[in-house]
Amino acid sequence: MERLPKKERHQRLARLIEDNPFITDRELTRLLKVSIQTIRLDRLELGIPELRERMKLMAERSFDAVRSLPLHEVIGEIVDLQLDKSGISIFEIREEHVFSRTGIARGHHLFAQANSLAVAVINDEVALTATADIRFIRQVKLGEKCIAKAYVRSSGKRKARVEVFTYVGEETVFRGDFLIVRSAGALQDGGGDRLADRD
Amino acid sequence: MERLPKKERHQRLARLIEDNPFITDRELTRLLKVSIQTIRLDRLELGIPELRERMKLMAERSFDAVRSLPLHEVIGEIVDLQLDKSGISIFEIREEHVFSRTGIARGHHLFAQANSLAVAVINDEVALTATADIRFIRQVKLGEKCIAKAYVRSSGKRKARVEVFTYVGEETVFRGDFLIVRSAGALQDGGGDRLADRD
DNA sequence: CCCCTCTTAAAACCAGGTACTAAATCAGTA
DNA sequence: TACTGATTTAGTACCTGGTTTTAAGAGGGG
Repeated sequence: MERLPKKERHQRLARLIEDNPFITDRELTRLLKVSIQTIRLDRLELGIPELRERMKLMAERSFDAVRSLPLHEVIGEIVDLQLDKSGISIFEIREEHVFSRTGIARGHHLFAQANSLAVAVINDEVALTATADIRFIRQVKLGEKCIAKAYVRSSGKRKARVEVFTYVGEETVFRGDFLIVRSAGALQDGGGDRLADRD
Repeated sequence: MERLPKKERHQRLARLIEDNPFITDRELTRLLKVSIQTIRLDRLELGIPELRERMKLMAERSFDAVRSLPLHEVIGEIVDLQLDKSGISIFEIREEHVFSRTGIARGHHLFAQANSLAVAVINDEVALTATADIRFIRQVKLGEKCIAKAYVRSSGKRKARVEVFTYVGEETVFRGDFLIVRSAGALQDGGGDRLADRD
């Protein structure tokens, strides 16, 4: 019954909406014991969009995530590819790739980009990663664009050694040394990315 | 201009909505050259809900997905953890982790499980991966349950070396050697997983 | 010709809002 | 005490993107 101070109400409101984005203003009036106009003023002040807008944003995010996941097969966009020689791919660090608290990209995304590229650059129907030696040189933050460059250092019948360097601007942020195995028969792998599997 | 037969229109309608769920009935009238009433009858017949309902469903799905993904931060379920000593996590290979054509798990998921565990086992507020040396020993297929075991081999003030072995049943499928850096200040990392970031 | 399906139209209504105007309430202070 | 300004509540008009219902043409087929 006792009215909360405005600030506290704002906090509660934000919290309530955050952990149930599907709540209507009308339901919020019941929980916060203020009029619907107050709720709406509060949302306005806090920059919280209306229910439908919230749902739309969520839907769009998940839709984009699904759509942008033919990347699911090859992580990062390959912009240049000279089979058995070299390749370049670009990968932008987005919300879903970072720790929410720190904004630092999770390591396996950088690994995934490099790994995908290393496999893609090998000119064979089935190519899988056998071993990898990797180094995270500096942390990568939300919004940064990672450019990975792969160079095939040696290329035998069965195996190829691929070096990958990932840059953000001028800085090297990641370095990886991959041993890629060609040919479908003699898999010794836990699942490298396959060029042939891209969409 | 020429009107399509009803069946064909239905197919087109379903297709259009499928690959742009955010389309309104009004926009559909333009694309299909029929009245808005016809569009609505069609949706009714096909059991396609209205725009808002579609968005809501998508939003709910993604919300559920996010909620059920504290896994998002640590890949695999940690079933045992002795800080600075050892840890065990379980990760089941599902549809979304494999190449659709071959059913072989993509390497970065195995890497992610091992990396997450390696970081989690380090008893520090902020721990990030500096380097990793990994080996995919055999491919892992859809449905297989990967059990990763991490052992802290040496643990200094700044750095810790963690070895991770991943098994499917009795077989070793993956092996990784991680150098994990403690403490927030001296990051030299591209983003390892952080224990503190788990939900 | 009537009947039937398909299509279009029009009107009433709804949820969940926005935008705007205005009044009531409360706190502090000159 | 009265004035001032922020806060809260109320009310109205309007919007989108629909649903429901009721009705009426259009175009065949028997």
